[in-house]
Amino acid sequence: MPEGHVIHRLAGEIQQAFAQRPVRVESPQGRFADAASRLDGLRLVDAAAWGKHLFVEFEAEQHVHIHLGLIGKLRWNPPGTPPSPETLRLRISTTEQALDLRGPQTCALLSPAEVEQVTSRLGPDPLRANADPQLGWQRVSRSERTIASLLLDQRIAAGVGNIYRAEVLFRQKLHPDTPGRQVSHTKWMALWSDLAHLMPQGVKDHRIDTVRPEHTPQAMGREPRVDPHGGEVYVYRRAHQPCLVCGSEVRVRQFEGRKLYWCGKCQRRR
DNA sequence: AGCTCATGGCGAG
DNA sequence: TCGCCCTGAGCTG
Repeated sequence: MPEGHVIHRLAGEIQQAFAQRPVRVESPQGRFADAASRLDGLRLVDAAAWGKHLFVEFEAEQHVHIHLGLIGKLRWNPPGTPPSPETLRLRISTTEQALDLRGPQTCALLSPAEVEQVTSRLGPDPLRANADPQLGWQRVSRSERTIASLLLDQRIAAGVGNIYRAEVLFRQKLHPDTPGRQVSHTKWMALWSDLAHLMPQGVKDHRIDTVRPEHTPQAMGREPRVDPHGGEVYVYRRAHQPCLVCGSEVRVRQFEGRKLYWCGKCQRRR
């Protein structure tokens, strides 16, 4: 469900709601019960995101590592009786609000050393201060893999998912099949800068908008996009619809188990 | 009611 | 490359 912007947004909301306050911690479903009972009543110290990974720190350097995967969800609810407790892995709450975790790929209690093990496998995150795009470039420039494949590799740019991949490749007019080693340093830096521009916007707006002002519905005289994910995008989930720039049909194909969207005309093979 | 698909990522072969 | 994990929204009947 989430790309990095959602996780960073949540980290900020958790800080806002809970940081330095004692919280209730429960696992109504039972699958995180042992850890929950250990944390219950402790002070929540901080929350931080790295790519799609969320770390919630409690007293005594205890970190809850959460990764939502494709279908996991973190939602704010009023305190009180939790809805459908049989799927509620984790609830963190005060008398004011509750944060409910369902269907995560990962929910585990980690030591600082274990947190380090997780983050050491992640590349630079465009949403983190001082992220170094050269660390991604080192892998990209040496790789025979396509840029489409590389952009979803979390060691290269942590937090990028299927939407940002499709959109940033479109915006930079880069064909998804371009091998990494054929991407110039200049082009890589343009991709990175664009992500570093789009993703904070996504955190702020709580949706992914990638369409430039001159191509927006208002400017083009078309209806705003009605999409469950919200956000105006060029190609993601727009298969067989006209490209917002050139009018040719947006393409889609299955690639490494995911859907890949692109415009065959705007994104020329090089 | 049942089916399919989804903003991920892992491990088996 | 495929199957699998986990949940729930949006269809189809």
